[in-house]
Amino acid sequence: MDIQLKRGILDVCVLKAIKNEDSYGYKIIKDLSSYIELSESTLYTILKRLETNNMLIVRNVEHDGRIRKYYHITNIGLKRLEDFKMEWKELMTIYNYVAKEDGENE
Amino acid sequence: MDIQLKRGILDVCVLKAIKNEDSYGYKIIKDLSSYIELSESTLYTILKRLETNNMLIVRNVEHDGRIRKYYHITNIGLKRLEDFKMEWKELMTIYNYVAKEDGENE
DNA sequence: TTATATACCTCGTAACACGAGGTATTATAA
DNA sequence: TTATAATACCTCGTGTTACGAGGTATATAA
Repeated sequence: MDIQLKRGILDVCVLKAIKNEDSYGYKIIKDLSSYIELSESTLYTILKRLETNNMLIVRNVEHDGRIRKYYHITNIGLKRLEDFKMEWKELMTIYNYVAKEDGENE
Repeated sequence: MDIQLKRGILDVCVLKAIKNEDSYGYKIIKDLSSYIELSESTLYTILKRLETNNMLIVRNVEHDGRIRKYYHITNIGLKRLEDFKMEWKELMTIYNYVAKEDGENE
């Protein structure tokens, strides 16, 4: 899929991936892989950004000698998901214009 | 609207704006303004890019002492519009995942 | 004469996705 | 045993992009 088209939705995909249950980087990629492809470098960039924007908080957990960083969504993150649905409606309006056939009403 | 969300759709909006009838920069902005807001600097960047990608061709027309650059969509541009509809279906799948409530089937 | 509308343009910047590369441990296959 | 894959984290540099700020020029309206 076109990179540009993904840009607006990647952040909220990650938020959705941790919404129901705290999760960690490696698992997020796997869970999302059936919906959207994102590389590790992209994900960690996004996680850092979401943390900076207070949309999630991090917790270190040791597991089999390796450290896992579990991400937990905040109320701000939850609000972001709700706001996104509103923005999507706007985007649908634009899409309908683009996809509209010539014969249809303007 | 969030800039990132617009990124994937701006190009095709411009293509749609010239699809039915050749148009020029200033008019394109006005025609699109009810659907999506874009500045002149953004539009001219997009028009240049679409020209480079052979999605439109340009024709200079003098009008009231000023030069208007009329843009005409090519077959490649038309194909881009069709392909976009397919890409949108993918994006809808991703959106449905994001917007899905916790109780629904996964 | 001052402002607004029309009509084009360039440049610099910040945000972003991503590939390439790095570190380290455990499990599995050759 | 040794190599490879899987797990799990990270940084850095780059190319693409949208956009604000600014520039040029003419016609018309206040």
